[in-house]
Amino acid sequence: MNYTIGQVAAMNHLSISQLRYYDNKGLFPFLKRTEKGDRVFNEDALKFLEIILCLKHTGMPIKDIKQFVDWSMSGNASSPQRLEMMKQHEITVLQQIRDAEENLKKIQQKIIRIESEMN
Amino acid sequence: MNYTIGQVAAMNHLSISQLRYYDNKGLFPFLKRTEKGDRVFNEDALKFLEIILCLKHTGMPIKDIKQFVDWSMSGNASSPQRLEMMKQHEITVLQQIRDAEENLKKIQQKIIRIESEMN
DNA sequence: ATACAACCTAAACCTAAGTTGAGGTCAAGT
DNA sequence: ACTTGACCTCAACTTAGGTTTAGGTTGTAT
Repeated sequence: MNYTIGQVAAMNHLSISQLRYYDNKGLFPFLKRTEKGDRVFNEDALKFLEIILCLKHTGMPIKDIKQFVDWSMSGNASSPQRLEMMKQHEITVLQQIRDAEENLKKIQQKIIRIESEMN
Repeated sequence: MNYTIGQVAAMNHLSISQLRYYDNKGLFPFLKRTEKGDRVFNEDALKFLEIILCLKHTGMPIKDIKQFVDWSMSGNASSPQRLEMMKQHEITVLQQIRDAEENLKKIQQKIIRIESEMN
């Protein structure tokens, strides 16, 4: 199955210009085009997009995502680098979660304090 | 106990210019100054800073934090608004945590896939 | 006295991550 | 034939969140 940029944008809650921006930044080197010039996303592209968005949503900068994508395109020779990068990012995300949980507690305490102000 | 901007920056892992920037944006209306003009953070200011940074670290934009701070300065009349805002933000942070956990799973699966590429 | 460190302001600058606008191509429906 | 909608490029613009720079004050140590 193939998809247009508009369909992919809708499916992933992104804007079309965002997808084009990512493409221009080199995040979609695997993308095909029609004769007309329109971008074509196939199943593989969608699969790849999923991990790209996962990295993006966990705060990885586009420059770093591009490095990951470039390594991915270069095949298994880059597996050690990609592995290292993902392991490091796993640690980052684990820390993000712990921090968010800490902050959540503070917010919940603040809620209690405000409620006690209110009586 | 009183603290200088430099001490507060070090204690909270912020830059001095970041603290001045926040002050300029209206996030520290409670700050005192010395005769010389230097900012003075007392215990109350540090306490307030903690909740401000908590909101910031959970992704709240400065403009919204300022709204919260302004309400806080206006006393208990604003308790309902602050309560509403914190409750809404609690939901946001809960969702952030759930999303991060989802993404963490994907990253961990990716790690397994890369490892299997490597043998 | 002089040097140094830590503070100050105001304005200019910077970066990331997009958005917007102008001008253009094509395929499908009326 | 012609309009409409969905796509395209390239360049300019925007926004948030800062940093940097230039010029200045003050208190303390040498």
